[in-house]
Amino acid sequence: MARGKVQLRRVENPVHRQVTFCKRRAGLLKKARELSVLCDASVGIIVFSAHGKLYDLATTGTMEELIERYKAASAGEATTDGCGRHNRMDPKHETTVLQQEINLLQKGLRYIYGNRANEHMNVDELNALERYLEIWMYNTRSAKMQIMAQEIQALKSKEGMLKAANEILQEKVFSNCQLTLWYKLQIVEQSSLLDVGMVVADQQNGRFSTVPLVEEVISSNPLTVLSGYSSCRGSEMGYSF
Amino acid sequence: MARGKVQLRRVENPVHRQVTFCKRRAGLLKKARELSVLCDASVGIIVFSAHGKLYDLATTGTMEELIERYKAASAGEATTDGCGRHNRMDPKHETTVLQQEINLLQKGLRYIYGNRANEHMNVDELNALERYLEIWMYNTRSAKMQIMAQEIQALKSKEGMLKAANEILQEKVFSNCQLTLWYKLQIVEQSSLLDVGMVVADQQNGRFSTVPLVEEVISSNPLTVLSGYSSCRGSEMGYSF
DNA sequence: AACTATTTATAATA
DNA sequence: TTATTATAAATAGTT
Repeated sequence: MARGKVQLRRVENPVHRQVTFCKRRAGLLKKARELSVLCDASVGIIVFSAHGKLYDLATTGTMEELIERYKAASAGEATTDGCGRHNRMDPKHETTVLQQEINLLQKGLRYIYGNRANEHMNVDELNALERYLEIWMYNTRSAKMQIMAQEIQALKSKEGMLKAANEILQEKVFSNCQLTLWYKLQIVEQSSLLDVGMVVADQQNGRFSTVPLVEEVISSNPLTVLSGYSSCRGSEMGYSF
Repeated sequence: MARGKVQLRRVENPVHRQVTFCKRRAGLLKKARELSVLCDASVGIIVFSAHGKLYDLATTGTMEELIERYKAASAGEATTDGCGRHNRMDPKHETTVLQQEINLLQKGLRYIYGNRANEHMNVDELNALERYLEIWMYNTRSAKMQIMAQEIQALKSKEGMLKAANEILQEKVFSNCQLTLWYKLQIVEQSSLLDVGMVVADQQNGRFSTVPLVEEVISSNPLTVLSGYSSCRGSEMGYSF
């Protein structure tokens, strides 16, 4: 409407697009208010920016009231003249569709990361990708967390074992001091050696590999890790974060 | 907007009002479609004429979808944080919760980015945001990683200490066996007891608190953790991931 | 955020 | 409702 005819397609320049969005959004809401006042109508407008930010307007009452009225009116319309109002989508199917969308976005992401030439993703898609990124990072890190937790457990049990061994050995040493020479000798040559030998054997058998998997997890390609994604979240895998 | 300036109040002539309603309604919907296409936005419009007749428009998907999204968005805006994980309920609710999560994430992103003027962002900037997100999540998790790493280190040194003590004790015991009765007694009563006592003392002084901080980190709100961000990455903190 | 040359919307009219 | 047209309003490009 000014200094150049506008093409009815997405404004490619992001700066221009944002400016246009602000201006036209304001214009749209103004028009809605005018229509409402001039013609005694009720107008509700919902606008989601590409960033997902919500802008709304209800010229009479609240948006909720308008929505209720809308539902009543559209439902009545569907029953009375049976024109092409689509069926109420069942929620189950809705989530399935949502999941499919995510899958598509994942594919798109993989493509983008593959060759950066593709910039056909809009902001909504990128937002979905961010979410996906979160899950992906979670997958990588929770694997490490599990491994570290295992290592901690292993070390703790090892610690307990060594403590027990230590106690036994200390007992031996102290008891050696307290007993008479002959009695100590008896102990040492009979039971003590066997006990100690057992403890040592336990200690050595109990040696843990130091979990080299950590490095593998780190170096693995995110996208390949990604493919195993199945809508799981931290709280469902024992570790919540 | 033509042939006479318009007053911003109800058109009294019913015929004129009806004509104006038709024209302006068409204009409003056209503007909405343009906004949607030009700026990559989702627009929903509900219009009730003075006689109660419904006119609507949803530029993306269906009006029902837009309404659901609206409810999720406005609900997410009302509650400052939606920390509580909801149990798996009906899928309908699940999609709402999902949308709220996305909104929360976006809110967090806006927060990170320092409320940039007009929140205009091009793809490059969004990529930067993704990196921010990555770092943000990293900060939360690396805190836990550090704590776990500390715990591992502590346990390892504890292990080393216990091993050393064990070795010394074993030496004592074995040497007791190999020496003559008198010689063994000398050792035990003179040096051994002192050594063992030291080792034991070390072991007890070296007792580590079991790092309860892990739970705190887990339960803390991501956004609050966020504020402490200081451009550090995994590789700079000893753990690379 | 302001300015303006233009385009677009629309009020009056038929 | 639709068409015409003079004019008001909106806004794209620019600063």
